Amino acid sequence: MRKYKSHIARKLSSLTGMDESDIGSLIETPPSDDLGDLAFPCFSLAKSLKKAPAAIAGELKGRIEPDEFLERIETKGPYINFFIDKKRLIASVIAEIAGAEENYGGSNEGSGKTIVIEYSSPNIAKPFGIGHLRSTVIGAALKRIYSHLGYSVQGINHLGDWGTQFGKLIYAFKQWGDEARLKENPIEHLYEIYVKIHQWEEEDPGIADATREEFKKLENGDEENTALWERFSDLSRVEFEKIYKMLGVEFDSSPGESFYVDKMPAVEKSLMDLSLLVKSKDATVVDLEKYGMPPALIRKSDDTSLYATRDLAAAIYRKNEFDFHKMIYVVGVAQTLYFNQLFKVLELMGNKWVADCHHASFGWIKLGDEMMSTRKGNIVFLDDVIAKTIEKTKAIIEENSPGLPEPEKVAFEVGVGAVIFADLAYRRDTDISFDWAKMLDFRGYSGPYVQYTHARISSVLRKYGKGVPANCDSDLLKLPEEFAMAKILSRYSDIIDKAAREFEPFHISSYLLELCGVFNTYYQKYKSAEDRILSTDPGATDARISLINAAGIVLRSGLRLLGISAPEMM
RNA sequence: GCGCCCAUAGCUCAACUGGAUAGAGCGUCUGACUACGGAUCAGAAGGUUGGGGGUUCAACUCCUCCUGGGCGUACCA
Repeated sequence: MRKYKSHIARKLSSLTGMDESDIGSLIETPPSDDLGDLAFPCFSLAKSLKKAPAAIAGELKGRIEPDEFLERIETKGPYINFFIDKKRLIASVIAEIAGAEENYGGSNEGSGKTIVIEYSSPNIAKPFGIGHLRSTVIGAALKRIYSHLGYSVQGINHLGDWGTQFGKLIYAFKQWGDEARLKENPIEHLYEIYVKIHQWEEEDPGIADATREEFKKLENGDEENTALWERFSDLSRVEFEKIYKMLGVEFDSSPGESFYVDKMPAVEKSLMDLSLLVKSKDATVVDLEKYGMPPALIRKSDDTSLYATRDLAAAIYRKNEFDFHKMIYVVGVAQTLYFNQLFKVLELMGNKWVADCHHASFGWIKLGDEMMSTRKGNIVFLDDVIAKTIEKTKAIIEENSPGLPEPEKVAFEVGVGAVIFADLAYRRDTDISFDWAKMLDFRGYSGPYVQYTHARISSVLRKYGKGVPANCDSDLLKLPEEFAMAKILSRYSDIIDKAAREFEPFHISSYLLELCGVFNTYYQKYKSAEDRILSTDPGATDARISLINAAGIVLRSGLRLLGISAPEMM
C-alpha cells in the first residue's frame, strides 16, 4: 500500500509543488470502500491557492490520468479519491508474500543498529502477578518486531534484586525463615515473611531502622547477608524461568539491579565532578527544581543507594556496551515522573543519547474497580490464569475436535495464546479490566479467534491436496472480499512499522482481527460450487488458494511477532 | 496543595494523531450447520463522545473552566 501512496504523492507533488512527504502524510483511507482506496483532502491547498477545496479537487482530478497503478480517480467534495488497479494489487501482493514467506512485512531498516529493551523486571521474592505480564509480553513482542525490521535487539530483564526491600527480607528471614518452606516454594515463603515484616514496621518504627541496617550491611558486603541474598535471588530466578519458558519469552541477559552496584561509584563521581550533587536533608540529591521536578535521590541519608543510582549506572553501561540506537523501558505508567527525572539527570551529565531513551509506559490491570497491586494483595496469579485457559481449551477440544492429534500441546498453545493476546489487544496506556468471564471467552475477538482462523485456512489448504500453486491467474479473483483481503495484506508492513515506531504491539493484534474478519466473512458468505474457495473452476481455485495461503502466512507471522503460536489444527 | 493521565453504545475497547455517515467484540433480539472446521457468519436495536465555553473550512481529537475517577508528588521500586 505504501507504494501506491508514494505514487500518488509523487504525482500530486509535481502538480502542486507541495513536498512529497507532506502529501504522503495527508493521504488517508476513505471511510468506505465505494468511495475509493486512498484519498487526498484538498483543504491544506485552499489557503495558498486561494480557492475552494472542492474546486481544487476538481481541477487536480482533471490533470491526473489513470495509469497502471490507478484504475480511476474521482472527486467527492474536497476529496480526490483514488481507485487502485485491483488486478495489479492482488497479483503483486500474492507474489510478494509467496516470495518473502515468513519475512514478509520485514525490512532491513535496522541493519547495523541495536535496540535495547528493558522489560518484565519482576522483583525477587515477590509473586509474578498478572500485572507483570504486561511488561513481559509487550517487551517480548517489541523485541520480535524490531528483529523483524532487521535490528539487533538486546532484551534485558532488569530484575529487582537490590534495594531497601532486601534489608527487610533478610531481617524477616532471620526472624521467621523456614528452610524447608524456602526450598519447597521460595517465592511464596519469601513473600509471606515480607508482608509480615511490612506490617510489623508499621506498628513499630524501630524495626524499620533494623531492616535498613541489614541492607546497609548487604551493600557493604557483609558475608552472611550476601549469602542469604544470593540464595533468595537464585531461587526466585528459577521460579521466574519456569514462567518465561511457559510464555516463550526470552532475554539476552538478566543482570538485575545488583549487577550495577559496582558501577555506581563512577557515576557518582562524574555527578560530583559536574557539581550536580547536593546535600539535602542528609541525603544526596540532584536538584531538578529548575525543571519543575522534585529532586532525584542518589544516596539516602543512611548512605545506601537507590534505584536511581543503579538506573543511571545501567543506562551508561548499556550505552557503552551496546551503543544502542534506541533504548526502550517497558515499565508501568506510575513511574513516568521517575523516568523524566532519570532522563533529565542523564542529560545534565552531558549524555546527548538520552534523546534515544524512551519510557514505553503501560496502564494498570484493574480488578473490579481497584488497581491490582501486590501491596493491596488483590492480585491474580499468572499460573492460575494460564491453568484455567488451558483447562477451558481442553474442554472445547473434547467437545468440538475429538481425535485431534496432540491435544495437550494444542490446549497449551491456545490457552497461553489467549492470555497473551488479551494483554496485547489494548493500547499500552489503557488500564485493562481483568475479568474471568472475558478471559475465558474464546468467541469473538480473542487470541483463539485468530488461531482458529489460521487453523481454518490450514484446513482448506490441506483439503486442496496439492502444494500451493507456484503460479496462478489472479485476474480470476473478482469477489469484493478477495480484493479487500489483498488490500489488508498489502498494509502489513505499514502496521509493523507503526507498531515499532509507537512501541505498540496492539496495532498488530488489531490488524490481525481485521484480517480474520474479512477472511471469515469471505469463507462463510460464498457457498456455491463456483464461488467457494475449493470450487468447480480449477483456475479460480488455484488463485483463491494462493490468496488464502498469503493470508495464512500473514496470520502466522503476526501471531509469532506477538509471541503466540499458530497451530494447524485445534 | 501541585503535576500528569483518563471519561466514547448496557459492558470491554477502537477511531489512521484535526478530516467524509464515531466503529468492533461481549450482552440483548432475529437468522445460517447432511460444513472448504459453528472457537464461525449475517441482520436488528443501542450515541448530544462526562458538562459548559472557545479556536477553524472541519473537533472524540487542540485551548479553557467545571464535575467525577486514577496515578505521582525525597530517602520504596
